[in-house]
Formats: sequence, structure tokens, C-alpha cells
Amino acid sequence: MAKDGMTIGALAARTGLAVSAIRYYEAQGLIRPWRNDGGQRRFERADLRRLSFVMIAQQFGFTLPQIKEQLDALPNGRTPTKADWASISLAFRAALDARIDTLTKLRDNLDGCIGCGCLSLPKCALYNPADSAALKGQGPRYLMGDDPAI
Amino acid sequence: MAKDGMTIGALAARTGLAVSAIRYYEAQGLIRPWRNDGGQRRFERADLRRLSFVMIAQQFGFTLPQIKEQLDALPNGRTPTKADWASISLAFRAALDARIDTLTKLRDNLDGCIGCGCLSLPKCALYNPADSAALKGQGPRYLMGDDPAI
DNA sequence: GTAATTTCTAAACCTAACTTTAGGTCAAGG
DNA sequence: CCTTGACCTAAAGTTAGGTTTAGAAATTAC
Repeated sequence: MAKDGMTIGALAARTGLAVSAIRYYEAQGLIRPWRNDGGQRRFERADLRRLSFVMIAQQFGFTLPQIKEQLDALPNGRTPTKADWASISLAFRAALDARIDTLTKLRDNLDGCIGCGCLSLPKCALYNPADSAALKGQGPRYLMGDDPAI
Repeated sequence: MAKDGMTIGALAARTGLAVSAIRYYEAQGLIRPWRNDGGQRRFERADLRRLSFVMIAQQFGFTLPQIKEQLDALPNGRTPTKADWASISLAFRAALDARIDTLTKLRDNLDGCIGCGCLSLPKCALYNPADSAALKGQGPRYLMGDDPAI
């Protein structure tokens, strides 16, 4: 007796994802369903959790390749345990802390700028902000018109 | 004597933006350069600040249409003053606060889930999270496999 | 047994925010 | 004057993360 599993429609209903999204995630290597005799996808319970993980990670701003990397750390062969999930959740925690930290600094800088009216000075806190991922690898940028040469 | 202004190349050098990006922003209505006799774009000083505003706002996660909306609130005709900029910066402040708040809640929920090991319970804090913009308008979703029917 | 759903694949389409390309024009230096 | 680099437009290409479409095959319901 072959194992039964969920259809893609059932999985979609339970996760709230579109069927097309689930197929897409398979194409990206985030889940690996097996096929029944008719060639249709069948999913196991653990895939519910994998997809939920994907959805949460996306809220946190991770890209699908990054999420795949996390999921690849799960045990292959056996079904992941609670401890396995808790373990990769900790990676979230670090990324989340970093993101909150960046935004908080940005907010403080903004407050300083509004308060001190220094918008046009090279010392303005928004001037060439340090650790913004958005600017990474693109060289220095002079923000709020604060080119030292002005 | 017609006013002189910066070339698009000079503006690109000062902001760190690509020339193509600046043209794109014009097409989106974020800046309105004038043209010289030869048909080339010429920019005023205030455009430096407008573009810097765009860059910062993008870091904060605003879309270009949203940023345009903010910029449209600047005085038309006269060059924006420090007070004008400080005024629209306050809109940032609110959006930023909201974003930090959401992420902080998400982090607390994650901590709760890791700590209590409740990953499979309907009561898990990650279960159907309340105020995530990413899920808005898409109906309830059961996260981390926590469908009550399991 | 037949009709109605689901599912299948492959390929095209979608949005945001740009970049690249192609074929020409303008401006500045010597 | 002539060359070189900066600039112009329009259109096509790019990446992420999917959705839509079309036509066919499998499954389920009656």
C-alpha cells in the first residue's frame, strides 16, 4: 500500500497559497512532492510546515533562494522534528534583529535631521548612511543633496 | 540669460544614481527638468534633494507612486525650504514606526514559538498573524501547518 | 458509464524598477 | 573643423515572484 498524501488542491486550501504558487515553489526546489500512478503531485504533512515556513520567511523579507538555503538545512530522509524547526527559526531571529536595528537607526537619524534642521550639512545623519543593504556594492551616495562640494 | 542648471550626468555623479534611473524617474513624474536649446535635460539644485528623498524613501520601502505623492505635496513654483522637507519627512516617521512595530511583534511571536515548542498548536503565535500587509485581502492562512483540522 | 472537477505541462503574461541596445544628435576641447 | 564623449528617444530585456492560458489526461461524483 503506497502512502497516500495530499493533493495539491488540498495543500493549497490548507496553506492559503494558490496552486500555481505551490507548483512554482516546487520548481524553485522548496518542496519535493512525489507523484502518484497518474502523474499527479502528492504531498506529505511536513510540506504544510515547509510552506508555512516559506510564507513567514517571506514576510520577514527573505528571498526564495535564501529560504531554500534554510530549508536545505533540514534533515533529509526523516520528517523534521520540532527541534529541527526551532533550530532554523533561530536564523530568522538573527536576521530579524538586524532588520529592526537598521530601521531603528534610520528612524533615529531621521528624527535628528528633522529636529536639527541640518538637512543640507555633510554632518546630517542621513548623509551616506552606513549599513543599508539597498546601497551595498554601489559605491558612496550623497543623500539629501549633501554633496560636500555644494 | 537663461538659467544654467546641471546636466543629467552631473546629477547622476552627485546622487550616485544611474543616468537611466534619473530618466526613468522623470518618466514617473518624480522630477521635472527643463530642456536646453539642444533638447538636453537640465536640472536645478532642488532636484538633488528630491532624488535623495526618493532614495531614502525607497530604503523605507515606499513605492515610486507613493513617493511621488509625497513629493507632489511640495510647493509648486518656489524652491522647497527646509521646513517643507521637514514636513514631508514626518510622513516617513509614521511609516517607519509602523514598520518597526510590525517587525517587533513578529519577532516576539517567533520567540514565543521557539520557546514554547507549540509549533503545531492553533494557539501558536505565528498562527494566522493579524496585521501583516503581505497577507492582506487574501483571507485567513494557517501558518506553520497549524490548520485546526490537523 | 458519463459528467464535472482537478490536475498536468509548457509557455506566455504580469508588475516594479530599472538597464541595455540601437541609431542618432549635441557639446566641449584642441 | 573635427573628434570624442555626453546626451537623446524608443523599445526591448532583466529579475523576482508569481498568474494565466490552452489543451490534454486523471480523478471523483452521481
